Amino acid sequence: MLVHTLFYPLPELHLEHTLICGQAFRWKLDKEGWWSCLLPITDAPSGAARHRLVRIWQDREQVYYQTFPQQGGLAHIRDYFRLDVDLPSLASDFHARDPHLADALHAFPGLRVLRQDPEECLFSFLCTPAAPLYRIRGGIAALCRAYGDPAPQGEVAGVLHHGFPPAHRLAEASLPQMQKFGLGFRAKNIRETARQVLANGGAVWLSGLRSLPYPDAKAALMTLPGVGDKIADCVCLFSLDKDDAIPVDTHIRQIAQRRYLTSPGGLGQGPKTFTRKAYIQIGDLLRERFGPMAGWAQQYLFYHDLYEKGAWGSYTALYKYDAEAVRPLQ
DNA sequence: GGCCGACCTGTGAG
DNA sequence: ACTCACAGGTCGG
Repeated sequence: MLVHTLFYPLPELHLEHTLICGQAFRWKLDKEGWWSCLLPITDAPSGAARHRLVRIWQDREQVYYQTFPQQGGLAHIRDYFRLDVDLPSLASDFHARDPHLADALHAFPGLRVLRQDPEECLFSFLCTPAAPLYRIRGGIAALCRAYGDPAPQGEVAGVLHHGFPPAHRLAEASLPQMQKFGLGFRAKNIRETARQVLANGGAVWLSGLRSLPYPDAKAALMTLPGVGDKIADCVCLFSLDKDDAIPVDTHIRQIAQRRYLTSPGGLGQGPKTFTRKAYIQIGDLLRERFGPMAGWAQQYLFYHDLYEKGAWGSYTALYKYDAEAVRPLQ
């Protein structure tokens, strides 16, 4: 069991902030206190392994990791955590563009936007509408245990990992069972979107959206049932390389209206309900302010707002090692 | 174009 | 104990 090291200080990559800030829902702390997840290998050639088990931990100066299979592990980690992005420079650029962001940048150094597998990202965010984090995580974990493949290496550090279920499995998933997982009305969207993704060409079609311009990729996603502006932008930002995609959820909307749109004639006095026009306006405003990496600024705003509302404490509790979570379902 | 309400359901504030 | 609104939205009328 070889442990590799990467010389990366906390301000470059902070695992906890990055992994619990609400962009990925499947990472867990194992018995030894390492973050671990069975990650899909996007566009894996047929015959090759479709998943890689990643365990990762850090102290002040270094990041330690193990991957199974080991071959290709470093490249996978660099890609997933987007270690090519110079985060300290980006943070100081954000600070110069808007001192409002200083608190969030200071509170969460090393928070990075991830580059996730598009299929996992899409179906994960289909679980999020009007749901608190415990429901999102619980539903996704249950989907993986019911329809995902268990890790070939079996239990590692007290956890039996499962891969994220591929679309062809979700397309045939049982609606009543998914609702039992706490997914409620989201279940139908998951199954119907899975069917439509397959009809469009499956995972290859989805990851192919990476090479389209942002507006085209977003429009393609929004043809899927249950995918509106917000979820489409989540998939664009967290998995399709669209760094200027801005998911405008209820938190971002409140921040924007409170902080940026209070001037007379601004959205502050606009329509009562949250309209698509307002969605576009807020996204454009943040893009104008923060530039081509505006999606990253959005993530700082979002997570900092959760922190200020006191949700942070209960969020971290969700990630403690949980022996229950390693048992196979039903 | 804007403005409802419905959609599932566990949780926590009152 | 027991409501009751709420939670990273979306869709149709």
